[in-house]
Amino acid sequence: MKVYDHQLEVPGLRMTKQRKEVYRALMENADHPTASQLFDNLKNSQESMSLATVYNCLEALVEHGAIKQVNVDREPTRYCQNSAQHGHFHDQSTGTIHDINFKSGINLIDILDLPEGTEISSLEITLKGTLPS
Amino acid sequence: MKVYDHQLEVPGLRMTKQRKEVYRALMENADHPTASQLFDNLKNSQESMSLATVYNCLEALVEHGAIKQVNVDREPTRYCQNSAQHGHFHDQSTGTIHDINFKSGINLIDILDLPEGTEISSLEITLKGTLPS
DNA sequence: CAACAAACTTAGAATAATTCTAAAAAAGGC
DNA sequence: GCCTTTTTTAGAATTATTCTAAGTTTGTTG
Ligand SMILES: [Mn+2]
Ligand SMILES: [Mn+2]
Ligand SMILES: [Zn+2]
Ligand SMILES: [Zn+2]
Repeated sequence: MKVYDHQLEVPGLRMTKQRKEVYRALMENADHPTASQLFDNLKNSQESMSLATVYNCLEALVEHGAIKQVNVDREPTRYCQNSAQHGHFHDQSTGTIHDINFKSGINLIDILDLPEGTEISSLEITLKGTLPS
Repeated sequence: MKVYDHQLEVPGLRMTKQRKEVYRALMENADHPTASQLFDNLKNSQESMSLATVYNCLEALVEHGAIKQVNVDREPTRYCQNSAQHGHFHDQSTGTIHDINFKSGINLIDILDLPEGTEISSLEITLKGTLPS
């Protein structure tokens, strides 16, 4: 899958060469890579950059809502190209992470017992187990 | 709140002095402490022990389902005395973590779009935001 | 009980993901 | 082109956690 430049814009974020490359590398890698996996991917590419920059770019993209961070236990943080609301499934037999969507017409907040007036800024849902083979 | 020894048993786990003390310290501390906070609490107590042992004991208790681990982003892992299924709310204005229960009669799995035959071994749900003052 | 093996604890060293530092480079407005 | 701000960078620093290897405790067996 090719990703074209004009799709690599993020409202309110200056898209430097490096940020574009990191964003593109993530968009072309659906399997929730770590920062250093992305760094390795980029090493062999035109636009190589330092690991610190990969971290900086990912942080900027996360802050602007373009991508998501995924943490499973204390494993290295992984990054997700899917900016829509969704959950994650960590397949313990392969180590892979898969996106999970919520069934339509359901608002997750409605099933939680929260005090009146709670302000929610983010919601994360992560499962572990094995997928059917 | 005092916690008596006979409540500090965990099926299938040999309860050494150290494991009992770590378990008790967590039971007496409702605010999801870190390993090193528990270590500090225990330093001033009868049964002091090494930080490695606190980690070892917590790991054993987690593996046996007596307590839960809570990870929020990359912050130090926190431990939860509540072994029942529940979620967590991270209050960003205070840094505290609160337990969240699901409304009764609702099965969280039912609202997720999972492939037929998926085996789930754990489910985590974590919110961030602010609670009403 | 004494001997033994297995499980546990320990202090300190090692690890590794991430962040920090401070200097160079790039961007963009005027 | 000049100036200010932002970004990138290499490498050092940080720090939560794990590892190591030696000592201790526990439970078992003869
Ligand atoms: Mn990869
Ligand atoms: Mn505490
Ligand atoms: Zn995802
Ligand atoms: Zn909890």
